[in-house]
Amino acid sequence: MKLGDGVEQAVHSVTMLAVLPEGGLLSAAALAEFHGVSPSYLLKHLQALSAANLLATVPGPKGGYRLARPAEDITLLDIVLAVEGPEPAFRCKEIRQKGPNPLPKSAFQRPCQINAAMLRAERAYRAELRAVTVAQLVREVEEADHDGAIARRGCAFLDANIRHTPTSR
Amino acid sequence: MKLGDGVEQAVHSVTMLAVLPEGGLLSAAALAEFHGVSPSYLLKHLQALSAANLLATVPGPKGGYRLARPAEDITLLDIVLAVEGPEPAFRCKEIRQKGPNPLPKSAFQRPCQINAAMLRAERAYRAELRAVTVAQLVREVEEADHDGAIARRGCAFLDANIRHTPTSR
DNA sequence: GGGTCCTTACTCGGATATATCATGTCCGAGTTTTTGAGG
DNA sequence: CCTCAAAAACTCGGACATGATATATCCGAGTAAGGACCC
Repeated sequence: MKLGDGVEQAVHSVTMLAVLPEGGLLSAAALAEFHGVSPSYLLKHLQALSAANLLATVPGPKGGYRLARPAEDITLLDIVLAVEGPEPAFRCKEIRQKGPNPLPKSAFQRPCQINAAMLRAERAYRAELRAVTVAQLVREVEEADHDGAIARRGCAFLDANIRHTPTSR
Repeated sequence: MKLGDGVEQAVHSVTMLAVLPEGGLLSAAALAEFHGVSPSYLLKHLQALSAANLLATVPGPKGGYRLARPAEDITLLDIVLAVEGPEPAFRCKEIRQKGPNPLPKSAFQRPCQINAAMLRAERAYRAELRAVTVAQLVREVEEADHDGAIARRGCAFLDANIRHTPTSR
C-alpha cells in the first residue's frame, strides 16, 4: 500500500495549471523549478497526464502545458489513475485454486469473496477521489491561505514564467 | 498504488485459521502447502500478524498458529495494516514549501489541502476494510460455495494437518 | 510400573541474497521562432 | 518596407541507468514431545 511520490507532484502541477488565466501555459521546467523537484522526473508524469488527455501540450519554443479541459471536469481520481495506472491495488492471484488436489475450474465460478471485499474498499476509495475536482481543490487551497502570502509568491512566479497559446491565425 | 502479494496470502491464511474448531492449530508449512506459496515467504507475513497480536503461536513440535482472538474481532483492516505497515499510502512531502523563494514556515500552518483530500479518501478505504470482519468473510465464502466442493477439499486437508493446543496442566 | 532426565526433532524468529519496480537521467524527433536575404 | 525561406533553439516524447523496496531464502534459538534409564 504505497503511492509513488510522482502523484503529489502531478496533483500540485495540475493545481498550478488550473489557476492560470485563459490560454496560459507553463513549461515542464518551470513547474519543476517551482516545486523543487527533478525536471526529468516530473516530465515523465506530465507525459502520463498528457497521454490520459488531462493536459494538452504546445510544442516548440514558448511551448508548455495547459489543462485539456475545464478544471471542473478533472478529478483527483483522473490524476491518480493516470500516474499510477488503472489496475486496482489488490490483484487477486486466485491462490484459492492453487495447492494440492486442484479442483476443476468449474468449482470456482463464483468470484473470490476476499477479492470482492478488497475491491469494495477500493471502490469507496476511488469514489472519494472522484468527488474532488481540481476546481474545488483550488478553492480550498485559496481559502486556507488567508493572509495571501502563498498566493503572492505564486503570482510572482507566474508573472516571470507564464506563456500563452499562440494566437491562431 | 500497489499492494504486495503477501496481503492476499495473509488474508487467506487467517480465514483458514478462522474455520478451525476451538483449540485447533496449523503450522506455517501446512498453510503454505495448501495455498501453493513459498513457505518462507508466508512465514514472514505470519510473523507480522503475530507481532500485531492477531495470531498466537505455539512453539515446539506439533506447534503452529491460531487466532489470537475471536474472528468477530479481527477485521480486514487489521490484517492489511499488519502486513503493509500503518503508514498511509499518500505521504505528503510538503513540496509546496520547496522551490525558490521559500516562505517562512509560519505561512504554512494550515495543512496542505491536497494532502487532506488524499487522506480523506484513504480514511474511506480503511473504514470499508474495518467494516469487514473475518467471521463475516468466512460466512460469505461458505455461502458462495453452494455445492460444497471447496469445503470438502478444505476439510480433507484439515483432517490431515490439524493440531491442537497442548492441554494445560 | 512409575517417575525423571536427556536426547531429539520440529517449530517459529530474525538475518541474509535476489528480482522487480519506482526513481532519476539522458538523448532524439518535432515545431515554432527568429533572422537573414531577396524582391 | 514587405515577403519568403532557411537555420537555429527550445519544447516535449520515449529509451536508458540507478536505487530502493518487495520477494524469496537460509540458518539459528527455543520448546515440547518422545524415549531411555533409574528407582
